[in-house]
Amino acid sequence: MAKSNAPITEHLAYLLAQANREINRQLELRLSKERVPVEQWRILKVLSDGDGHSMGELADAVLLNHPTLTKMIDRMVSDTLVYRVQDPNDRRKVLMFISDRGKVLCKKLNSLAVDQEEHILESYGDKSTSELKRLLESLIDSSN
Amino acid sequence: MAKSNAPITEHLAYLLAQANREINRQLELRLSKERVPVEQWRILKVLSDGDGHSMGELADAVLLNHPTLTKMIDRMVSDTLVYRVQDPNDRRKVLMFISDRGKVLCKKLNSLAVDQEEHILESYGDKSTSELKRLLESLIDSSN
DNA sequence: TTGAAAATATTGAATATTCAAGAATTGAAG
DNA sequence: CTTCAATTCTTGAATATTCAATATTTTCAA
Repeated sequence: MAKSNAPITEHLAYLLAQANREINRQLELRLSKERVPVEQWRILKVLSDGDGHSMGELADAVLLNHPTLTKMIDRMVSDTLVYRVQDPNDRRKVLMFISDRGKVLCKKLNSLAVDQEEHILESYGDKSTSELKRLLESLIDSSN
Repeated sequence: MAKSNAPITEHLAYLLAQANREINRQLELRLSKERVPVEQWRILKVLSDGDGHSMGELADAVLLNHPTLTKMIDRMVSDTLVYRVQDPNDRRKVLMFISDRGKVLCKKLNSLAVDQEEHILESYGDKSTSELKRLLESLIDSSN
């Protein structure tokens, strides 16, 4: 049974927040070389399959609230990294696509992100990393 | 070696963000019964040892930037959950203390948080939970 | 001892996020 | 068919967060 007087550092929610903050900070630092926030990298990465993705779908995938995504996409459209197309099958929807410029940037960002993953692999270990990923996936699954 | 064309869902940074978002959302939902944001629960919990904690120390412990913490503490002082005392040994510092009202609230919040931990234990399992905690701690350690 | 650098916390302006409401389109029941 | 509810996205106002600058105190070297 969980104890209500346990220090906060023993709560799963806290450990997740702490780890996330730290890893995210590191990633942020790398991506800042291209002046791109982590969320924009996620967006480019999801769109880099070349398909059109609706805003709702994207919001889920990149872990952003709907209005926040809208405004971030506005900026990215200004920067010509992505563009909007109205969905011909359902005109309530907007389909987002990545531009050529977006693709070029995404490649650079991917390699910065991979740098980080490898840095983690080195200091944290192959085994731990894949085990942690497995456990996180299963936690996420069990939360739906 | 990490692959740069791997889907975003395979990146550790993404899995952490996703899991954190989900677990945090659940916790938020419970704490909303007392209309308290997760960060305020963390603050109360850290202060509930009864000692005075400086703002810098607190900011680290509760995973908030310094100015964000200052403003959140302002609100909590208005709500008489905590109070400030100038550190007599180093007058640059401010020591934060929890009030009696804060303690009462903290108890209620703790039990809401424990509810969640137990819910996770049920659906995710004892073994996985403690293994995940262990791995997260060690990831955090290895990142310093 | 003095004066410059470092540490600590807060403030204000600039940005970003969120909540609630709105506009447009679709679905579906009567 | 028509109308009303549901879906999708955006907008605007209210909040919250962040960055850079400031004020205060301490540290420490000259």
